Amino acid sequence: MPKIAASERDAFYETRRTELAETALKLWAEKGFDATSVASIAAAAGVSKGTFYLYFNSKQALLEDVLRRYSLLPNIQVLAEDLADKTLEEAVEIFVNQAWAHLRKHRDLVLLALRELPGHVEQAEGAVENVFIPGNRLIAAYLESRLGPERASEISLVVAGRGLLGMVMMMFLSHEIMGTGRFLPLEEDEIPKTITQVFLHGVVGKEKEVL
Amino acid sequence: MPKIAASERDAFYETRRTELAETALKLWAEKGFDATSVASIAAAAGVSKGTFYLYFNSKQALLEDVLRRYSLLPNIQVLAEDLADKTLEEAVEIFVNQAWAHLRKHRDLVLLALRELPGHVEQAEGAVENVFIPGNRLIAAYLESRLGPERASEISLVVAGRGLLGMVMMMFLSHEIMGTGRFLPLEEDEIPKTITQVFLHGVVGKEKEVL
DNA sequence: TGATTATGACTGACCAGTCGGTCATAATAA
DNA sequence: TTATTATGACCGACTGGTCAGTCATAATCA
Repeated sequence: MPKIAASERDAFYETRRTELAETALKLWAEKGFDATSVASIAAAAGVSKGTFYLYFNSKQALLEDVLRRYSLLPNIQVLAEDLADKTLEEAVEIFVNQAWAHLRKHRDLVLLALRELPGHVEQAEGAVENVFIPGNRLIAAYLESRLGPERASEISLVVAGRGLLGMVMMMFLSHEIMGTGRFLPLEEDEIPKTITQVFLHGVVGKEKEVL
Repeated sequence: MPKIAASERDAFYETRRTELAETALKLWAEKGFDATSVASIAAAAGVSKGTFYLYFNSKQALLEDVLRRYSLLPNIQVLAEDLADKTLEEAVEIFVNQAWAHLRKHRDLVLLALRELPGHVEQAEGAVENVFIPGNRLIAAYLESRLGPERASEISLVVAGRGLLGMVMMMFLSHEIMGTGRFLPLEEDEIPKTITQVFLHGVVGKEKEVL
């Protein structure tokens, strides 16, 4: 159905590439990379297998494009700047909320990455190097700037920051696998709030003594 | 090379099944289920493909056997009993240490489950129903017994417990993917200790005020 | 010898990637 | 306006190869 005047060709090309990438991402998140054939991706996007290969050189190339296309790094950078003038309480809550929302928004990508990265060393290295480590560094540095070096020498703020991400991640995963309601009768925005509380003051809380 | 006196047949049969299951688990954790052929599993276990099918009806049946064989549930039950007479500090530290050690010990199974469970709804349901939820319940109940119902009404102890597991999980994953040394110059047993501290008292710590 | 266990060649299904050919549309010519 | 030519998006049959699972035969037992 292309009504393409010469100048619009590239735009159309990009549109179709995007369609294919989005379709692939959805299918891969459902069934995994290996179990999803190129033919089924093409069919789901409404084109033939031959046409698919006009837009991507290989299935592997499509995977690389998808992972690059939807990288999460930019958001981390932007987020960091927003936290500068906030109190620690606010900052952590904002961060957790953003991370939570982000994971849910990029659900398919996260699930895909979780499943496929261990088997694709190249991309895994890239993801760790470009997203995970810088993000972790940012959090740790921020925490140290607020808590001071003495606290940083008592507990590793890198571990703490990574743990924070772990809490959010686990809530996301159980949310994805089990749905909200099941065994967690909680308003959805209570989840980031609880994580924030625990991360800042622990389960024991501010006043209480350890039993 | 079987030198089997009639009575020992079954024992030998089980031994070989176990060999195959262990070999498969190792290979699957490395390369994934789809990317590991039955022939390569058989070869790595020192038998032919035909022999493999004397011990398992299908590749899928082997996967189910592996996931059943190495289920993590029993350990959770045992662990819970050990914590009864400990202080909260001790209990959490023990739990985190055990969970950490457990993940590392069953590394291959955990990595396999992470990759393959999303695509095997049946087993995934089982894992969630039989391992994850009971474990989460146990932790939450334990926490409430120590912290009292008031604290439980302030923050969700189910979320807190799940978050604790998330912290351990994330440390395990980054440890697996990136190795210990890289960007985390820390004695290995510092990790559970830090997680325990953060979980109990937060990054802010006991005395400090929020900045 | 007769029974059990092991083998690897074989089969059919499937898949990534290729390629010759079609056709609707755009550009040009008359 | 109408006829002719050029373009490139699209298709799907085809190729080379892999893999799960089978089975007739061979090896090894008792």
